[in-house]
Amino acid sequence: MLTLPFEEPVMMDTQFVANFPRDCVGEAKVTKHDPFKKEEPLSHSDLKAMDDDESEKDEEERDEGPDEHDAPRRRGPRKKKLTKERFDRVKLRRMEANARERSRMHGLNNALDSLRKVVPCYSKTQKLSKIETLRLAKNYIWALSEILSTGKRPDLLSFVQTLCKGLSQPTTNLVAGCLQLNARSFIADHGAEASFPARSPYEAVYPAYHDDLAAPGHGGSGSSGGADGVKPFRPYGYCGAYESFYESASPECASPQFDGPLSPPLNFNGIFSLKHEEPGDYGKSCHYGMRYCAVPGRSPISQSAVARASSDLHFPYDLHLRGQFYPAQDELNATFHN
DNA sequence: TAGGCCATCTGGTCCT
DNA sequence: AGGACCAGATGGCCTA
Repeated sequence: MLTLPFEEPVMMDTQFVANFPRDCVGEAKVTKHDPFKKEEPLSHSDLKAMDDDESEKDEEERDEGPDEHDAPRRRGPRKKKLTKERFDRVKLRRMEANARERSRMHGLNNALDSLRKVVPCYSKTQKLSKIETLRLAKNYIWALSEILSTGKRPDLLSFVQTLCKGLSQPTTNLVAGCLQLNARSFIADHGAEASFPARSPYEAVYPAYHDDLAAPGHGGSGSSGGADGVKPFRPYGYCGAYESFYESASPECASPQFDGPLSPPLNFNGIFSLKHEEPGDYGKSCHYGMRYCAVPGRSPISQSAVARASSDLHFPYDLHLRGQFYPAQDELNATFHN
């Protein structure tokens, strides 16, 4: 039983209004593929309008004078009467606001798409989810910071481990596939011995790093996985099994045999090519090594052209980190283009 | 079929 | 007053 007027704050709490079933007011269902049809619902406004109609009566009653035995009357400025033109105006404003909100979200999604293109593992057909994109980007930044601060070239395995921290299993597989590693080879629990540097550069710059964007179970510096099904990772380190080989040859030649669910290199899951870009299909796929070709305004760079182009291929990140400057561009190119 | 992801609508809040 | 931003709710789509 309602003991308070419907517009009492306690009842008209945001939650309450938002929870009010749209069906109750006969709202048409909204489908996302019909962007021009959905403006008609306006159920909440309609509801509000109806509510306002009620409140008009209420106000009319109030105008007649306070009723001693009623609950305390509503305070605050009196509502204007919802005339027809005012209703139309409110409706119009709501529609405009909806359009703006859609536009805003589209902009946000475009930005996310841009981010997807510059993090390792970009596929137009198998897009990373928003949250996975953000997590991967965070890991990527951290991994790059690690490289810059140490000036060392990481072994591929460790690099992938870093990238995949906190990512879901499918995304981990995807990234591993992009980097031509068998996810199992690094997902397997290696005892979680921390060979991480005691203090990562990221921690130095962003002490709260491990709290930000960390998925449940994102074990900061190598802690074991959490409850979200993300398996524990071997901590980041430079003493991986591939390092000796890495010093002498391209890691991709040393990738362990693919025995997992992933297809062999060059064609991950048959969805996109890892190593070959269709000349006229730039943007459809961009393998890990071609990451920087996605920099807007730059033309695609072929794998073979990387070496000669490295001098004018600007690394899109500031290489000057905490007072140190490393000749990291070539190093990074060598690392990422291998 | 449950769960994840997403687009959209909506009202509230803050700021200009 | 109006726009930007945000968070909650809802329903559709897809996949395991």
